Amino acid sequence: MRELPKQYDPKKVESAVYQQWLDGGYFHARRDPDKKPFTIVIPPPNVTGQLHLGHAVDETIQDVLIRYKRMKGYSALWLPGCDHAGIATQIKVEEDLRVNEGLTRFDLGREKFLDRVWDWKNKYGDRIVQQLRTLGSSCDWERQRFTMDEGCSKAVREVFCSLYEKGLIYKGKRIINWCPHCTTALSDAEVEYEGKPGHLWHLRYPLSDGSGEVVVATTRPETMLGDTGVAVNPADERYKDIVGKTCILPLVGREIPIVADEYVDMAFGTGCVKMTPCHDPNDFEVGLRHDLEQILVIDDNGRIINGGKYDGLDRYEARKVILRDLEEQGYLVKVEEHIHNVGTCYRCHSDVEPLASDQWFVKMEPLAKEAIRVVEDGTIKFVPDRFAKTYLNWMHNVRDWCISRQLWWGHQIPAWYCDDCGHVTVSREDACRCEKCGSENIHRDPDVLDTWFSSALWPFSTLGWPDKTEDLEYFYPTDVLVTGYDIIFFWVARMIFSGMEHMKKEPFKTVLIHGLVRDPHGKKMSKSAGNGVDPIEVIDQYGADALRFNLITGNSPGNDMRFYVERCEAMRNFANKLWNAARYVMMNLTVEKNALPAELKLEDKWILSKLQSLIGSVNENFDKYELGLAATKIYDFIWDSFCDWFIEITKPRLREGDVGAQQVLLYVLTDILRLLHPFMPFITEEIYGAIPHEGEALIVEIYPEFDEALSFPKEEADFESIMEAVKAVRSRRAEMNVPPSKRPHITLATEKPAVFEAGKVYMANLAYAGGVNVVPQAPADTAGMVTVVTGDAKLFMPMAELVDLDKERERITKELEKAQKDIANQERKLANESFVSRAPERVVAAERDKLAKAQALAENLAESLKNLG
RNA sequence: GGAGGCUUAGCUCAGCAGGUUAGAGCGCAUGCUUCACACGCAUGAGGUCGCGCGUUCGAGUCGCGCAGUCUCCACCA
Repeated sequence: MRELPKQYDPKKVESAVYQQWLDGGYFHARRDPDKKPFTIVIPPPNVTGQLHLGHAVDETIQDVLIRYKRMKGYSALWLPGCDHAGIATQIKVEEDLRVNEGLTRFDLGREKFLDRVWDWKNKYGDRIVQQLRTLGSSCDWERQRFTMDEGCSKAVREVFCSLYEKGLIYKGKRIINWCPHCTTALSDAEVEYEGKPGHLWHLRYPLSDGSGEVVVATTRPETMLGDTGVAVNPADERYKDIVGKTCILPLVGREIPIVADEYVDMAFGTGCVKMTPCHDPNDFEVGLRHDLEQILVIDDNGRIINGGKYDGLDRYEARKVILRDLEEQGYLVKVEEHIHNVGTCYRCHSDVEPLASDQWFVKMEPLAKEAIRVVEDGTIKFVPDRFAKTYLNWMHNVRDWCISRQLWWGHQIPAWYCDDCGHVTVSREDACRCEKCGSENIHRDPDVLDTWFSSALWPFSTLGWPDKTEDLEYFYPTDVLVTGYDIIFFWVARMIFSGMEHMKKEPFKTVLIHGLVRDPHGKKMSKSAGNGVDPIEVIDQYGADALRFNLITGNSPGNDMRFYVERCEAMRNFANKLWNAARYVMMNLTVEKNALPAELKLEDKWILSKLQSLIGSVNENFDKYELGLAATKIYDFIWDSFCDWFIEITKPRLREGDVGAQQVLLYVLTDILRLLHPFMPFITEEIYGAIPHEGEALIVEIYPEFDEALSFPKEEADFESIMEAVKAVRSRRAEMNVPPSKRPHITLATEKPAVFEAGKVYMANLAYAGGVNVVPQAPADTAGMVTVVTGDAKLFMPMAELVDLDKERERITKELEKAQKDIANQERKLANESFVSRAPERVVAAERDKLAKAQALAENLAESLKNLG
């Protein structure tokens, strides 16, 4: 047996334990036909990213589930991997290039630039994996994947082609969200709206026939260069006469039509809206209906084009100049303050420019149908289920998904354009000639796919799809997907419809949603705010187990949590507590095998019975994904039941060399380690290795199951009567400031003499009794005695001389009043006819019992009062 | 505009299907060098569970309304 240090030092233990697991090959899931599979695919972190607390929560939850299922005998696969993170990674490498070499990606050219990104990936791709290991993640590293590895790329290509062939991918001109800083299109989900103060400018557009004018209101005057019409509501009496006429666009001089369209809100502004089809999604639609001209006036860099003398100006500069000109020429009617929502890029927070552009889209409506069905009919469950509503709401209103990105880092779109006939060839193999005219004069679409396009396939591409692999056969569909609510739309939704479309089977059965980790003030953690906490530093200081336990407890599923380092300290203390409990058990151990003694004492039955209840509810909690509750219950059992009571109680027995006590201690400790292992894997494995055990490692031990044979409700209750008496004596002594050295002889009157006779030794030890005399009835003369009363017993201590009698009288009177109030309450309840007849018998019985106890208590208290004189 | 969350001890939060006396961590107070642990032990103070109405024998828990607060979605030129 190893000598354990007094304080647990996670740093000395964790890496060695992790290595032990790796050496044992325990993380690797085998396709065992005799076992049931349990699969989780990791939400792939950005390959060049660093672990933050959000990951830590996510990984901890997954690891807890995986370890639990592994111990339950499943072939538990946790499949790890990374995401290439198109925009994020490309921006980082470009930044690096700019700072260190003063180059842009265009200076290098596509191929060389991509080499650089791969270098970058290889340099940093390992860091996140190392960090996952530090946390204790039991991933199957032999199956590690990357969204741009060969297999995943093949899957992406297959999906693109198959959707294209089904007509579910199309290329079209639409208003897309354009980030002029990142110079790429963004999907709707990648745009964040921010309410910003702005203005509403009213502009005068004169009618061509000179009969008057219309006044339009706009928040973006610079887009007027691209106006190709003015719209009013067809029901608007004010403008009935001018529909069909034309007006002259100021500064530009273009003659543009006035059209009637339902889209216009009569109550807003002037009821006249300028139409800029190329720079506003609504105007684009109106423009299509009324055949308005499309003029693009802002380019990819946010500068004016097709705007005559304004060409080349930045869009916001142009706004100033145009407004000045409009005002000078008398077209500006008035300016109002106006707060409006501006779309910003989720990456760089530049204002998004809506502009008409050729992009690739996934047609969502047909795909959404199945994705809605499987959630509505419960094939896929969200936990907590309120998130199903969020999901369905989005899916019901989903718009086509813009999947092309004007980046280089990612899966290049497998489409080739024929320079001769214009035909588009979409192909699984790299094309050399046009499939229509055979021309070799073709060029490939330079754009890449949205990063989420490949992550959408993650649950099956990682298992080998599109090949029919054994892994896919065995492990798909996966069981649980664990993620934060912030990426339900980005990722979860897209995996669901992808799984249904390509696998014809849901990608997972349960989506377990957790909240965000915030700082102590409830703010989102971010680099710019400087309030981020590095999980690696926390682990360094408190240990991975403490961090894990902190993150898994003290919050409810789906809710955000605040991160307090103080809580890590508390959890570190807990680990230390367990460490010392184990150390103590080992110090006293002479047996070499974990087996219960033939004969169990009362307290043995009590702790075993408590253990069984714990096991039962922990398993239940696990099945309902209530991990925090399970963890808290284990914590309470270890600290309160096991350490504060059972260890204390068995001390005298150990001193006397009672082997049975050792056996029970070892038995309970072993079950504790098993129960706690998924949450605190390192310390439990380390202790397990130091105590007598038969298995190879704790990680592959069997998780405890409720055992009826070790459940002793009666003994449990009896022992708790004794505990109550002990607590009552302690409490009284503390109130009276009695030093521990005073060990009075206690006379204990009870109707359960057998129980308390057995409890004598505990009283002596835990309640500082000099001796205990159990009697059936209170002594005749109790004058000069302090009385302590519990539900089952009256205890008398000859210590009147140590007590302030007045204070004692006061205290007892107070207690008596409370007892009487309780009696009144109970009596009222029981006098209620409908309660007695309608409430379950068990409840009524409990109430009766309570009344009886309260009456007994009151009686005893009254007597004590009398004795005090 | 639509949807959802939160409101429980000084602070941060639990409270799983309505049923003894509403819990934890931290903090606070008092006393302990008790031979596993001061990262500890014991004891204690502190709560009209946001407000109102309702359902029920019984509501922190279920329903409705209100107030405060946060988030998401849509978006108004």
